[in-house]
Amino acid sequence: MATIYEVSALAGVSLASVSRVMNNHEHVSEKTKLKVLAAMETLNYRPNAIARSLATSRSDCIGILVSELHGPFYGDMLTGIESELRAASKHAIIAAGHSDEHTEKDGIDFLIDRNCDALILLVDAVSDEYLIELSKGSTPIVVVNRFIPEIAENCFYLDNVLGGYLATNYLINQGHKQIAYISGPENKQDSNDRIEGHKKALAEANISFNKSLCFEGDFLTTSGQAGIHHFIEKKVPFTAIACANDEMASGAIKGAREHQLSIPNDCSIIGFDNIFITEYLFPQLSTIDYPITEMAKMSARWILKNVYKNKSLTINNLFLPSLILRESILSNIK
Amino acid sequence: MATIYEVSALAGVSLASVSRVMNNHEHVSEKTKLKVLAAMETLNYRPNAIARSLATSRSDCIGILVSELHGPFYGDMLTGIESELRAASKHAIIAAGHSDEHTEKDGIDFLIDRNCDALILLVDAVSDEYLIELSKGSTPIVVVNRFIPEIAENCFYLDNVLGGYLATNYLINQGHKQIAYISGPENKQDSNDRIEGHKKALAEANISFNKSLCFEGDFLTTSGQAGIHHFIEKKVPFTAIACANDEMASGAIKGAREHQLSIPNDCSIIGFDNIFITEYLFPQLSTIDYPITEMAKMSARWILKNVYKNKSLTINNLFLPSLILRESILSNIK
DNA sequence: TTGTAAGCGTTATCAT
DNA sequence: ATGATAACGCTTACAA
Repeated sequence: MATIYEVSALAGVSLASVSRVMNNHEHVSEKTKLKVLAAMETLNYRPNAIARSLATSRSDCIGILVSELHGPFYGDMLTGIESELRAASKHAIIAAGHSDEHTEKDGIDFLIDRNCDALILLVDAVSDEYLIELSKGSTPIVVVNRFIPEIAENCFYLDNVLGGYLATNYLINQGHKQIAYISGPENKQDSNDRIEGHKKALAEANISFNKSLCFEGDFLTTSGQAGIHHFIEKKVPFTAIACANDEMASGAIKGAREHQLSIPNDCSIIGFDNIFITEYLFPQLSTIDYPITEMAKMSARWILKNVYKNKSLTINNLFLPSLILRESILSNIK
Repeated sequence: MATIYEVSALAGVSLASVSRVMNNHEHVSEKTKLKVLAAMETLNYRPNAIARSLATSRSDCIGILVSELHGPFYGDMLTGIESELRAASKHAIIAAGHSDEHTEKDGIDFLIDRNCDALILLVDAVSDEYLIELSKGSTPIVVVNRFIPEIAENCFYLDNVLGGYLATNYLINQGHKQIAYISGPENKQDSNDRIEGHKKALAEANISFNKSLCFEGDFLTTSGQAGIHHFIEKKVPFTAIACANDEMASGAIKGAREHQLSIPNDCSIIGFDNIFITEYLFPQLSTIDYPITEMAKMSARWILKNVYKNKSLTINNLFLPSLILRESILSNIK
């Protein structure tokens, strides 16, 4: 690999001049610029990103930390961010946090140590306090799918309460009164927000929340399956099920089939997130749309604006869920 | 951030000594080691990875380039690699190539410029020659889901021909003779291998390959849907469809439903890859298992062995597909 | 406009 | 066993 020294020697100018043309500095004569460019060309010169980063403590890279590297949610997230950054000629460095506090902190340190210019974080094991403290450091951060009042401007999040409300409210409007709920894990904020929306819709319709119609899942398909088994076994009557995400809804549909329950005839069902497969399930799953790609792009845009000073961008932090109607819900109005 | 200078000053030793204890060199007295460790502790010292990388031209990072950051195939791949590397305390730097030659090369350059110790590449736009040339460079590379004879040892791949054969052969054994095929794009090696296996099974059973029973898809669900529409429109009779991947099979199932075709009663169907959702489709999709996670882990293991000198690891390059039977195939034996 | 030279924070080669 | 000191390849005052 050719270095800047060789370029400067070949071009017959100083290191500084080479550096200047590399970085498009003004005040370089056309003549030296051409000489340098030519030398770079013939030497097939590629600047050493590490050396540059050491000298500037910048990197033109954005660090991204997600819980998992697989799954439709994280996949769409990553793709959204990467496409936005690539369009701005920035690179993404991606790492996984696995919803484990130590791993998440480790990943954040790794990204910071790589001199990332900013971080996009999808984390759920580290505390709010940790993130607040982190945001005071020299590496700007942005938090996705989580709201922390103290750093609200750096948060991008969905109105999960509204989403939960929308789902159950629609079921109620279709005449359902006995609505089972398969929730996400209790230790996750979005879980809790979604079920809060569910309860709100129930309350509004004067339907009391029945704890035995509630099953705590883990956002994975298998727990959706387990949920419906549970309800059937316990012989609690229900005409509809709201699930805190589409994966669990998929599991619930499968579980229903195992019990000869026909969906939506015997039981209506609604999911949450609107992941890709919802259209390919049978019946096609009604759900709540989570504009994850948009949110992902927006988080990247914040960095483009605030770190790379692209002032023209406009930012918004809150995203709204919306109802997507497909085949999995039947009216229960007599 | 504290630097090595401050540590050395506080500990009352030279830079070199600090560096030595950081890197667990032998020939450091217990006394200085303790002094240094204490100083590091109180200063909350974290070595600067960039400076270290500049000095050593290593990074303890492995670069990974995948076509896309979303989708079950790539997701599982990434997760497999990352888990294997993490267990060895190595970090992954992930980038996307988008099946575009320029973007892939750009991503590779990016990873090399980051001083990655090795690269794991899932690319399909760059040529074999390019990769062969690349493998002669100073950054070791490994290629996944692709076989290049000249660098066979660095390739990890599935026997796609066998997979294609297994699928169609099973259909034939079930009495199917009119078997439609929805292929992947013609410019991809795995597409071509899979259809080759399909043809082989046909030939073995003395069934001539009928071009009008073949539809070229693009590995996305929509093209599976388009495929079955195409066959029905053209009024070519068929009792089974083999698809070159599960996504297209999902689309085909959906398309069949739109035409009031009941699966598997009116038409059997088989996919390829055994992605997660196959179990949640209706009917559950029979398919060919692609041990993608295993392969991903193996590619990481090659690097652990050959780059980081963990000699005890054993490597194998070829992976075998296997038949997964679920609900989407019905016997057609009268 | 151009060049000199001092960093950036490590590692690694020599001496001692 | 320890300490100077020269790399590593680039950026950036500061001078000229």
